Formats: sequence, structure tokens, C-alpha cells
Amino acid sequence: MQEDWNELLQVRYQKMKELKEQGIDPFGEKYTASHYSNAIIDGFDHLDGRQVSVAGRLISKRVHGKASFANLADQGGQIQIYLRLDQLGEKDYRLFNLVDIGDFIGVKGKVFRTRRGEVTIEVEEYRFLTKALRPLPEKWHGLKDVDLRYRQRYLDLIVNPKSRQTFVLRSRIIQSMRDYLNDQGFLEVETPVMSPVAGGAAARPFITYHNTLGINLYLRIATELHLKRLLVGGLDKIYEIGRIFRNEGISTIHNPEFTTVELYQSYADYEDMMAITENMVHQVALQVLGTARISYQGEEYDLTPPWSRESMVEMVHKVTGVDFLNIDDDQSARKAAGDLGLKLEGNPSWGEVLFILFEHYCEDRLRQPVFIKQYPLEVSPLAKKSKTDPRFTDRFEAFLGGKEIANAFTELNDPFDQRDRFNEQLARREAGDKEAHMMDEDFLLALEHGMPPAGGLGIGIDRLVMMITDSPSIRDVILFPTMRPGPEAIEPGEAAGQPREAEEKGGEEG
RNA sequence: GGGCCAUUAGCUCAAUUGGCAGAGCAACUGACUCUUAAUCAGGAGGUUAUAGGUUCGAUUCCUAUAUGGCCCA
Repeated sequence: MQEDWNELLQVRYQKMKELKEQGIDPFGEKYTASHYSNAIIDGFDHLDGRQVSVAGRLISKRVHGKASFANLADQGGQIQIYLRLDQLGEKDYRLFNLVDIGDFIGVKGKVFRTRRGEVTIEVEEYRFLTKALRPLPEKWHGLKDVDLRYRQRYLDLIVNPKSRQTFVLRSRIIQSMRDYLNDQGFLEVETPVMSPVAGGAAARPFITYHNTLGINLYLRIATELHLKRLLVGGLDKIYEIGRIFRNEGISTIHNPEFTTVELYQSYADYEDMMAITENMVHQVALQVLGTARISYQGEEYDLTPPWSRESMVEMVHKVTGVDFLNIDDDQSARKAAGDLGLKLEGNPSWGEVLFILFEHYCEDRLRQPVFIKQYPLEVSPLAKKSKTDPRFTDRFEAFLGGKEIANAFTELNDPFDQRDRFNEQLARREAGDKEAHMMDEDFLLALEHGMPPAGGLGIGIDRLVMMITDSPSIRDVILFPTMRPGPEAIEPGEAAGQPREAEEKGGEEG
């Protein structure tokens, strides 16, 4: 292995051995720091001349013979340190030659300000903490290779401050949502990731295999159906923030695993969900950005409630000139789409054609936050029919910057209607639609015990984080996005070479 | 799944019409006790993603593969 190492690694390896020879553990131990770097800089006025200690990674080094400057990075940011031969003594000062950029050290010393005004620690003693055998990417240009940024995110986080900031914001956004929902009296719950039936969304699932049960299980494609069972169980206001998995393509707005928040409120309806959506997103923006006006890829959006509301039929009418309220049957609907020059696959129904036209002609235009409501029945198998027009459901999706960020409806709690909807989905499934719902008898059993009228809402957290952090790709807001294994991952004895039982036993899906 | 583009030193990038593969940073040697993209001097570092092909000669042209990016379905 070591023969393959290039000169840069060999040099660091030699320094590691030298440290060992001097009795220093190159992969050392606990170090108790008194401050984070930013606390020292912010609190300089009362820390001036006082002794502090900091632990972190060396990210730059400027050696001037018998004195040296360097920068140490920790979670709070970074701070300059100053080492002098006459302060440290010959032995410890020379030892600093063995400390490379990338190594971790802990330093203790007095805080002062340099002539140029930078808050600095004059090191009185330091302890070696960890050797980095490989060099860091260049500090000035950072790490630009997107492949490396995703595969070796730790490097991206070390050298690209913007990336680091994005993930700090992501964490705060989720925290802020949790705070909002907890304040509103919602209870956070956890439901299964693995389940014998995958439902709650139109998507193909991943399959895995349980050895002792001897059965295939699906990774969840939504949290919906389990959360609604909890409404049956009398938990009236609940939410789950969790990872879901959909076995579909990868794009700038799709990752096979992503995070949603779904919440359900008994005795409420989709109008209440609209209020929660706009108020929660607004509050999150205020808390993490300090403003409701966000800038995304050069466009400005105002998240201040109330967001505008429009029905899908109105929107399609306005954009395409086709008024679906004046179209009565499937064939006329398909003809209207054909007249617009749209090629349809299969024989979509009236509601499906409406939905296709909406997606094709309207979605992209929805820049400012907006609720599009009254979704066609056929594409909404879990939503309650509209009282005014049973061709529609009381469902909405929220759009921002032309992208869907939320989906909500008045929940269907009629077990007869729900069974009919499942049966219709099953027919589609048998006709080859791999994204159609599976029958879920266990869920129907729950509905038959009585589910209170309720509103439910799901928000795609990744997309919301994209908007708030001005990130062009979903991969910029997911720490480790799904990637093909690189060549370095395929080593003898690694997972890539081992048999996968799920693959052997599975395969009945579809 | 289809189209287009990219892959050159550890990192960021050059390389004319097919004619000796280069720079900055990092690393190495030396000088330097307030620098901060430290500076100065010197030397080193390459299977040009991989495998083929065309050619006297390929980073450059062709084919396939791998990985990634963008667009489309």
C-alpha cells in the first residue's frame, strides 16, 4: 500500500514516524479547549491578555524563521495563532515543523491583537492531536470538482465555507420547523421505514429482505399511511420528519432518498393546511435568514403570507385557453391536449389530462409562492372529494420558484371510497403503471375503525432548503447524495463484492 | 433511456493547425521574530480518466468504457 503513495504522502508519513520517535502520539487524545475561535474574536474586549485554549485543524501556515503564524479552524470559524522561538523554546518550536496543514492541534496562550489588527493567540504551549496523512485541497480556490465535493464531502466542508454555511442553515431550518410545530401542539412521532406495503405516494419503492422473517420489505415512499393510522389511534396533531426513498431517476431536484415533514391534524381540513404551510415557511425564513424575502438564482421571492390561491382548472384555463369545466369526457380532454400540440401516452382520463397540462404548461410559471388547489380525483387517491364538484379533491400543492414544495389535502376517511380508490389504482398497476398504489388492507382496517376528519400536509425539506440557501441542485443540500460507487470503493472484500440477498430473493416487484 | 459537455501534478487551471506537457497554490531545500493568498532563492513532482485505433509523431483526431455535469423524456 505505502509503495503506491506519492511523495506528498510519504513526507507526511515520515513526519508521523518522527512524532512517534519523540514520544508523541500522532493520533492523540482528548483536549479541553476553553473557547471556540469565534468566541475569542467576538469577546476580544474582555479576553485581551487573558489565557485561552483552542483545538482545531491547521489550515494555513506562514513561517518566518524564528516566528510563525498559522490559522486554526474549529466549529466556530478560525483564528490566527502566533508561535515564537523565544516563547516556546527550541524543542517545541522546531517540533512545529512536523505539523502540516491539515493536522489537528490544541494550543494554549494569551490573546492579543497584531499590529495589523487581527485577534491572535500567542502560543505558550501546544499539543499535537491528529496527523493528516493526506493533504487538503487548495485553500484559495477551494474544491471545485463536483464529483469530489459530493463523494468526499468532508473536504468540501473544510475548504468551501459556502457549503458549510448551507448545511448549518439546513440544520437550523429543520430545527425551526420542529419548534414551530411543537409550539402549535404537534407531537413528533416515528413510523416504520421498512414495511410490507409501500404507499402514500405515486412512486416505485426500493426492496429489501429480512432474513429471519423470510420476506421482502419495502422502504417507505411516504410517511402518510402510518401517520393516518395514528389519527385513528387518537393522536390528534402529529408530525414526522424523516427520510423517504423513491426508486427513480436522479436530477437537480431529485435524489433517491430525501427528507420530508408530514403533519396531520384531526378535525381540520386543507384550508388549515394552507395556513400552516405559509405561516411555517414564513417563520422559518425569518428565523434563519432574518427576512421573508429570499433570493433564488437571481430571482426574488416574498414568502410573507397570505400566499395567493388558485384552482388548477383556472390556472390551466388562463395559460392554455382550455376550460376543463366545459369539457365533459375523456376523449374531448385528450383532443384538447392534442390541439395544443401535446403528445399523450396511453389513454389518460379527463382529470389526468388536466393534470398533465398543468404540469406541462403551468408549473414553471409559478415563481412567487402560490397554492394550486382542487386536484383531479384520478391523481389524488388519498384525498377527499370536493363537495362542490366530485371530479376534484380538496387538495393543494404549494409552488415556489416553479418547483413543488408542499402537497396537502383534506384526508379521505371514508373506508368505502378509499377501497374504491385503491381498486382503481390496482387496475392501473395491472395495466403496467409501476407508480400506482398497492392495495393496503391493513390501512383500510384502520379506517374502518374510524378516522376523524383531518387535514394532512407534506413538505419537501430538501427543496425548501434549496430555496432558502439559494442552492441550484438538491445535491448541494444533501450531505452525501446518492452516487455511483467510484473506482476507489471497489476493493477486494468490500461490500461491492458481496452477494446481495435482496436481489436474489426479490424481483417480484412491478 | 436519449443528446451535448467535461476528465491534464495533491488542489485550481493552461497547452497555437497533430510537433519537447506548463503555471499558481500545496509539498521539499535554504533565508527570514507582526505575517495573513507572507516574501525571496532553488530543486522536484505527470501512465494527460481507462482500453484500443489512425499517424513518422496524439493532451489534441476516431471508437468503446468509466465517472460526473447540463438539457430532454
